[in-house]
Formats: sequence, C-alpha cells, structure tokens
Amino acid sequence: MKFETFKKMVNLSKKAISRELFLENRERIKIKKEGVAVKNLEKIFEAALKISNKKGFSAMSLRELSSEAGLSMGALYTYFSSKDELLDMLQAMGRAVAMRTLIEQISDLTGTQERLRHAIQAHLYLSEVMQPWFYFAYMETKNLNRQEHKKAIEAELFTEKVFSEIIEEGVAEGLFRSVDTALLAAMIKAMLQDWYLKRWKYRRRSVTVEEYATFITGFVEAYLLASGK
Amino acid sequence: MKFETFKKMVNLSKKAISRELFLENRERIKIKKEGVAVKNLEKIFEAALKISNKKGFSAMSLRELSSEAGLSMGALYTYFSSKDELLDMLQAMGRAVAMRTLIEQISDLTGTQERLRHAIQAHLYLSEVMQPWFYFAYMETKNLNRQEHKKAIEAELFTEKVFSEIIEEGVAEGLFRSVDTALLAAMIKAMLQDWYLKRWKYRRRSVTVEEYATFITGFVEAYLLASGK
DNA sequence: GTCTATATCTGGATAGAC
DNA sequence: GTCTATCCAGATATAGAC
Repeated sequence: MKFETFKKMVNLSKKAISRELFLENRERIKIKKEGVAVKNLEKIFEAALKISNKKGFSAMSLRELSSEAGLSMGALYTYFSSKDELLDMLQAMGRAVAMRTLIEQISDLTGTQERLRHAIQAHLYLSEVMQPWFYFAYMETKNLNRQEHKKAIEAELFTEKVFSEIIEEGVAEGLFRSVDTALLAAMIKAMLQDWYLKRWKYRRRSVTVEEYATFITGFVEAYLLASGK
Repeated sequence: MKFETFKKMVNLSKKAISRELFLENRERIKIKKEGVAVKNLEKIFEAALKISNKKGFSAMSLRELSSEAGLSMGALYTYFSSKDELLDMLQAMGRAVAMRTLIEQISDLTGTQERLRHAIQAHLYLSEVMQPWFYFAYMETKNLNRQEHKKAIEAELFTEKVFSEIIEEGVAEGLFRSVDTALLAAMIKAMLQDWYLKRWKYRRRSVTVEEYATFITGFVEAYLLASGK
C-alpha cells in the first residue's frame, strides 16, 4: 500500500482527532456546543504540540499557548482545568487514536511474512500521519503521572508484542530460523521510532516513508531467513 | 572484550569526568582551588543529571538542584552564571569525554568485520558507563542554543559516519553485499541509542550489555552477508 | 463562551554577611 | 567560598465584565 492510500484510509484529519478528544473528555470540558468545542480543541491541540515539540511541554507557558492557539487564557481554562490535565488529555487522546488504528490495520491478514511486512508499514505510516503526537508522546512520557505513565509503557510493550508474536509464529512454522524474538521485536520498535524522532535526518536525506519501510522489512527478513549461524 | 575490562580501561570515574568539566570550563568557574571545585562539580553534575532525567532540565528548579547537590543557591552560582550555561556545560563536557573515548577506541584496528564489531561494542559500552549523560544529551538536545545544538547534530552524524565508512569499506572489499550504507548506519545508531533510552526495558528483561552487543552484531552481519535477494 | 484584569506563587538571579 | 535573605519577572490559575 502506498502512504497516500493509507492516509486516506485511516482518515485521520486534525479535525477528526479533535472530535475524538472532545468525545473522550466530554465530562471535563465545560463547553457544550460540539462545533465550537471541536474547533477550539483542534487549535489548542495543534498549538500545544507545536510549542512542546520545540521546547518541551514544561517550558511552554500557557500565555504562549494562548497566543499560538488564538484563544485567551480564560478560554483555555474552559477546556482543561490545569496544565497537567492538558498533558494527560493530549497523551490519552493520541494514544487512543493510534492504538485503535493499529489494531484495525493489523487484524484480518493471513500469511506470516505478509503480516510482518504490513505491521511494520502500518506503524510507520501511522507515525507519519500523527508525527507531532508521536514525537510528543515519546519525549513527554517521563512527565506523566503514574497512571498515564504506566499506560504509555503498556502501549509500547503492546506494539512490541505485535511483532514478537508474528515472529514466533514464523519460527513455529519453520519459515524463520530460531531467534531471540523479544530482542528482535525491541529492535524493530527502536527502528520504527527513529523515523519520527529524527525526522530532520531522513528529510535531509530525502528518504521517503515507503523507502524506509522497505529497508526495515528487508533488514529484518534477512536476519530471519539467514541460513546458518 | 568484557564490559568490566572496558570500564577499567577508559577509567571514566565520576571524579574523572568532573575534573574534565573543571578543566574545560576553567575560565567561567570562579573557584580557584581544583580540589574544591572538582568535588562540588561532581555533586552538581550528578544531581543535575539525576533530577533532569526524572523530570526534564527545564522543570528542574535550582532550589531543587541546590538541595540535591548539598550546596546553597549562592554556591551554585559560583560554578555557572545561569541555568542555561549549566545546560551547555553539561552538554559540552559529556560530549567531549564521549567523543575522545570513542575515537581512541575505534582507531588502530585492522580487519573490516573486526572493526565493525568493535565499533558497535565500544559505543554500547561507553553509553553504559555514562548512561545518565547519554540519556540527558538525547532528551535535552532540542533545548540547546543554536551553537550547541549544531554540535550535538554533528556528533550524531560523526558517529554514524564511523559505521557507514566501515560498511562501505567492506562492500568495496567484496566482503559485504551492496547495501544502502547511510540507512544501515542510521539503523545501527537507532539500535545503540535504544539501549540507553529504554534501560527500564532491558533491565526488566535482564539483558546484559554484552548480550545486546552480540545481538546487534549478529543482526547487522546477517544483513551484510546475506546471499541473494 | 470569551475576554481582560488580577491574585498568588514560584522561579532564576544577586547582594552582602560571614 | 559559602550561606541567607531578598528582588522581581514570569508562571498558573481565577474572578467578573461582556
């Protein structure tokens, strides 16, 4: 699948993401009209990621956020009741969208090798569509409260498990040679994360997300299909 | 080489690192007696990394640093003249120690495959000895001023180049098959970085740094030595 | 629903005693 | 060299007008 096809398929426009955010947090948001709320959340969300990814969430002042989002300080506080709550909202919302999309993408596929390729591709494409959020989530994990931090770790281990299970299946089938599946899955994760953590590098070198996906797939398969040793 | 042997060889005790820090910044530090300065810098350095790695440098208050380091606010300011300068000092110092050690380690080795293995191992072992600094440097890069930021990028690309040059050499010799060396080198970097960025994961799984080094070496060699495709 | 104005507190930084 | 006390800018958060 081409990246553009994927993008249309998952249909993760900024507005769609903001609507998710609104619905997920209906109880704590004071605004009642969905249209207004979604429009403003979209602005807050985008502005918060932009500033945080430049200087870190804790260094972002709410004045700055207010000016970047085009809303007053007072208005901001009708969408969340503290800066920490904003952090949790951003984190929880993005994670919910990402996890749901991933699960949708990786189910209903047959053939071990096909599934491995597709899982790698889906992870990469998704992190490309939601790049600012993925970068943010990675960099701010340590600033979350205990509960949210735990969920972030679980999400990392869950997506890793997607890979280790496919690999184990391939080993059981005799398709792949026997390897340390946990370590290999961790390495796949690390490589997938590099794509959104070091965008400057790959952009500078004009590497497309498709090329990157193809490279990783080839790299991993060479290891799994290697003859001896 | 075993990790413990490496550790003794490079002799990077905390005190040694602090002495470097003192010598590198002699002009901006007001304290004249080397003994006093090194002892306190050691405390400041360790405390700053500890707090920053927990909550981020910008969220660390100097009062907190002062209490963790066991020095008053006033005393802190005889070692640096602003919080930003402290950030730059930490960054510059660690980078200088790391780069020098790496260059020492990777020179004077013959045999392409041997050099590749050794480079991977040296990077990992070094990041293990200086783990708090490596984690800090990665997470705080975006908060550096333009000049320091540029140097951090250069250091990343320099170490990447170490790998791509060895690989290119191997390809020229006909030892390795022809691959995208830039991408492969970037992937090696990403995997090496995961070791110090996600220590919790590898500790939880009781993976030793030697095992990790062996795994990556095998992974990369399988790709470089793969037959067809 | 949104704004402006303001209360309150915490942070970085420094002066001056010892 | 180090400490305590203090200044003041800038932060989060809220009150009340519109």
